[in-house]
Amino acid sequence: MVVKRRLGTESARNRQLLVEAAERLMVEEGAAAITSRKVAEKAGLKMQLVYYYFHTMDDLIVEVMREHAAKRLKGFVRALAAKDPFKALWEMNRDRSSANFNTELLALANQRERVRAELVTRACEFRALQIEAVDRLLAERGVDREQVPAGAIVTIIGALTRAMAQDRAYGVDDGYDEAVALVHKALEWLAAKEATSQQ
Amino acid sequence: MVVKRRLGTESARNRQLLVEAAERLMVEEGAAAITSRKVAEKAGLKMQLVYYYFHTMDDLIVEVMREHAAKRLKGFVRALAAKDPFKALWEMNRDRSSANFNTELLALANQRERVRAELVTRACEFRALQIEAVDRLLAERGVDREQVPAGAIVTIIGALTRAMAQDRAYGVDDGYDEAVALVHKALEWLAAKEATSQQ
DNA sequence: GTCTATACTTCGATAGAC
DNA sequence: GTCTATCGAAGTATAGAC
Repeated sequence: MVVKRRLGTESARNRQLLVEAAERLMVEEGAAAITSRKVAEKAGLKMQLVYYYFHTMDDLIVEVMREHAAKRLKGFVRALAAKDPFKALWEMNRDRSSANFNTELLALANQRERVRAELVTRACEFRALQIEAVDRLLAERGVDREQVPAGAIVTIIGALTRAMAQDRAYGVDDGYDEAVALVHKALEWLAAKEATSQQ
Repeated sequence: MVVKRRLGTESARNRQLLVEAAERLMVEEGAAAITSRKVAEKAGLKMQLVYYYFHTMDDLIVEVMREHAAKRLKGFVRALAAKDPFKALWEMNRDRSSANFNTELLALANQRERVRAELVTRACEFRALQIEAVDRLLAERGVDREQVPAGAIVTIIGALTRAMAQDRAYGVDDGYDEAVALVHKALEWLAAKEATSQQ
């Protein structure tokens, strides 16, 4: 396992085709559909090329995760620059294909140790970024972050959007409008309470 | 596919062994580990017996889901009878193995139509029960259910517990204590606000 | 009800020619 | 870099003897 004989070539055209095919399979048919044969077929290539560019299927999947995380990060930066960053963050988090992607990753992570490790790394990294950004937003709006910590908001929004995306994937989205309305209301009231209690 | 020739026997000892083995595999090794060979091995039986008691693997899995749902329902009724039903509901929802079980089901549902159908049926059924129960609890406490609808609370608690269980499964539980504290605080304030605004 | 034996499929991965 | 050819493991499912 340690010594690998075959070549892996970086930044070649076919390699990129394979990664993109795998990413599409993940969203469209689920992680279970990412097999060497299906990925190659979707990319219009021969199955053996998968093993030319990646030593194992794990390597392919980890690469897909990296590229997906990079895209997500760009979207995050864009959201922060929007007029209403909270809304933009919310919308971004509830993006369907991205959330679907994450659901599949959760399943994969239960079977593949390397996927689990990569998932944890990316999740913590992204979470830290989100907390930092939300904390700054709260400070700008004069909210007491001891009463309403950024970590809590990020966690609640993340949980709601993730659960909603999962439920929608099999055709259920009851309750989320109500829940979101309640969260908004609660955040407003909390902010107002803090504002008045400081005066 | 429609006509099935072989026999399936109800309520036999080995059948129950197989269902229990499958359920343990689901929690311990993930849904992907539920194969005819592994289930039989875990049950100490021959692989072919799986196909004697269940026409297909889908049938086995659906049976596992049914028995799991039945257990869950019993736990729910028990939680409602507790001194602090809200807390009991929360604790029940965050039960690890049950939540883990659900995470695996989500993945399976993306691949197997019958699992998806069964999952939706059980989820809606359970959700309706929870809403009914929470609504009654809110009424007893004099909370205005127009401002704080039971559906929203059930959704938020469900999303938080599900996300927390998923994250914990791969070793992350940052933020949930904060989030839960904020939810508790928000619920209290909402209730208080309603109480005063009614007077 | 349970066993032996087996058909068929798909998977990950590799060897070696070109 | 890409192809033909191939292995061995594991999966679902069935036939038929006992």
